[in-house]
Amino acid sequence: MFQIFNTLTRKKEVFEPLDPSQVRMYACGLTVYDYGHIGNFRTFVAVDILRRYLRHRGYRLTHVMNITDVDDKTIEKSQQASVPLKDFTHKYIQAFLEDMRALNIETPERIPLATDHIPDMVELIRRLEQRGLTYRGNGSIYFQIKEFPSYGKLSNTDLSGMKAGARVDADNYEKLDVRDFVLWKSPKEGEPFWETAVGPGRPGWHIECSAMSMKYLGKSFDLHCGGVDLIFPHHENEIAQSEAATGKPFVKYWFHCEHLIVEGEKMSKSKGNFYTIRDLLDRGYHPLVLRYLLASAHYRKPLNFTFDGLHQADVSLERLCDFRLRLERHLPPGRSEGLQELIRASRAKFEAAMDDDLNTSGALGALFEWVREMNTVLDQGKLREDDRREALIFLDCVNAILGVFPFEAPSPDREVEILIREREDARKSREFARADQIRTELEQRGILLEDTPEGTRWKRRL
RNA sequence: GGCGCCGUAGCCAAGCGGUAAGGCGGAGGUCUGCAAAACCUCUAUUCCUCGGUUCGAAUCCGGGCGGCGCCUCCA
Repeated sequence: MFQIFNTLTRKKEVFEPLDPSQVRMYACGLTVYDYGHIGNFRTFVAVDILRRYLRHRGYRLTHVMNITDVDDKTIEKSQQASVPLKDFTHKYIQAFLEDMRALNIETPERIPLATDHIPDMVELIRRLEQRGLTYRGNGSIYFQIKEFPSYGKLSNTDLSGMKAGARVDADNYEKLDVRDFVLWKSPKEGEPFWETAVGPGRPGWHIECSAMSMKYLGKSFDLHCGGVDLIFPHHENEIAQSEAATGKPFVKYWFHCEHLIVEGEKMSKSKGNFYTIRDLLDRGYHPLVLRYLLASAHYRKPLNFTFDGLHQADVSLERLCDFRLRLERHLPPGRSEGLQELIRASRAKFEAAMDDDLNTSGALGALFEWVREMNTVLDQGKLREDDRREALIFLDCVNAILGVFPFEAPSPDREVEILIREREDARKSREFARADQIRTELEQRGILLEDTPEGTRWKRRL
């Protein structure tokens, strides 16, 4: 029984999709004015593990993730770069997709762009206008919060104390009430705009997620995901405009990932603690080491990113990979007493942890415990072919959920094989200096050797 | 000021009322030509702090202290 924490109710709830045969989930993606940073990817990895686990649980799933390719920031940065908005965002969309691949994040079924859905947003705004929930000012259109009494239910915010009627002139747009938010922004000099049925302009930020999620998933759907910073006002506003337009509950479960901080502080460019995926790759880290680190803490707890932590993740992941590597061997047929039981029990522990609101730390604990027991069995030479196959199935299952193992078998390398054979010969004739020299040479090339009773094994450093 | 998250060994991190998982690091040992990997033993009488509830609290309640976040764009 899979339980998930729902921000809306502030409780863990048994997950039951609206349509038992199909889970429909939406996740807020990236605003593409720059490369995504490791904090962004913490959320995307958490959402990825969620979707993988739902599939493991047997659900078919439609997962939509938007990309915001028009907003204040994208416009500002593209103008600074003197590049047309579309070309500017294209570059970062491509980079984002590359980073997703590097982190082994599964591609959502749909990745809609805001600029491809202007008509859908306009349609939604018109519906809100027809219902008398909006007003205009200087060509912009605002959502009137006082028309939506349950406003604040997601973020547990009581906005009634804020001064209504105060004229706020933030960002040169006119609101009647500070709590109101903009649905449609009138065109400004030199900015991109669209000619539409609600007039010329461009969409406010919140409307795109409502329009695109409902277009692809229906008026009510199961899961809406994002970082905690989106709870207010973004998701609150989405609820208001969506439910006000349809009269139906918008989302059943709200899933929010806590923030990642760096060395105890909020990541920011000015502090110099701002890292993209590319930064870490440039420093020589395997992307899945980052994924492992992100997966090793529970998604609802703040994660303090440090390079020491990244190193610990590296070593831990390597332990799992080494175990997997030990399983690549020929074994006598049959099975050993009790091993099937051990595997089944460990698998049950792993799943119980994941069932409990994706407790990845607990799940990894179960996995490591099992690995130690299996290593002992291997040391004792008690593992047999059927056990080995079962163990590999379990590991594949773990990997289908966590997606952290860089398990591709090392691609054969003729040159390496020759050097290893040369070293074998040297060792046989007890020329250890020569043997060690070859080992050092290979190590400098990132090839690590291990001598086992069955011969020398090698692997690439992560 | 309002709302929220967090504080468990040197570090990371589970734990959700029944007597401290797991990983990294460290010490010692087994194995090895030496390594590596692996395994074994040890490494928190105690969970920021002070009170309370309870037969029993890291876990529940209240007061402190400390860190982080949101309330404006933010995953």
